[in-house]
Amino acid sequence: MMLTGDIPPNQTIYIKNLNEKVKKEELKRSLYCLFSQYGRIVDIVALKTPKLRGQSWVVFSEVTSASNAVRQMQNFPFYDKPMRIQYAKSKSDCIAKAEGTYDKKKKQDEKVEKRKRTEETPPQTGAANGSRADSNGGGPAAASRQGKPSAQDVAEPNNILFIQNLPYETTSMMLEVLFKQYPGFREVRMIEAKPGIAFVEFDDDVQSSVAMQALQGFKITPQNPMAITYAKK
DNA sequence: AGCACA
Repeated sequence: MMLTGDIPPNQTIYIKNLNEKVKKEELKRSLYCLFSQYGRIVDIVALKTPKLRGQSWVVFSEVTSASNAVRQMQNFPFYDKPMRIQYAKSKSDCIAKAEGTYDKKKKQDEKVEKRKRTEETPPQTGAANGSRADSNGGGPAAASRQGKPSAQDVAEPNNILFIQNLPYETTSMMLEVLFKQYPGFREVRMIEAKPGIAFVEFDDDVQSSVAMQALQGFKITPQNPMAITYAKK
């Protein structure tokens, strides 16, 4: 527990331990791909200043989306580093602006205050460091019914995707054509006895996530928008 | 490790 510290829920998540070598624009794009499965993303903030590199803020339109993202993407390996995710400590400016509660003057005052504090504070020593409990067993819960999963029960990330709502005449070759345009593609598996579904495997979770995002809702026929989720483990 | 909005 307590993965999020004592920070109260916020529709913005704060991500740290990001790979600092990734360029800002690419980082934002990848974060967008990865997190849009949890809900509508309003904004993504990433700065490469010395103080702020390796961190990002992803702003959702709903707090529940942020909550699911915090739990389910915790420690997700992203550019070879496990993401550490918390709720943001404060409301994002874009939200405050939308709510009409954004106060530019107050904002500047806060900035001045911060500056003072960091200049006064002598370097700290010998803090107790918490033990890292890597949570893997957090119940991913609930699965796939028909169609798209609600933001509440997105399965745990997996390098294997589960595709539903395919037209019966779909062949694995057709799916291969679609999915092999995304890096890390391995194979398509279909089950003769079960038309309408398929499994598509990628090298890793990141690559499968990108393909899912890209092909979500893709229509092989007008009646058959693909419903893609992570396969259950 | 690091909580911003250029």
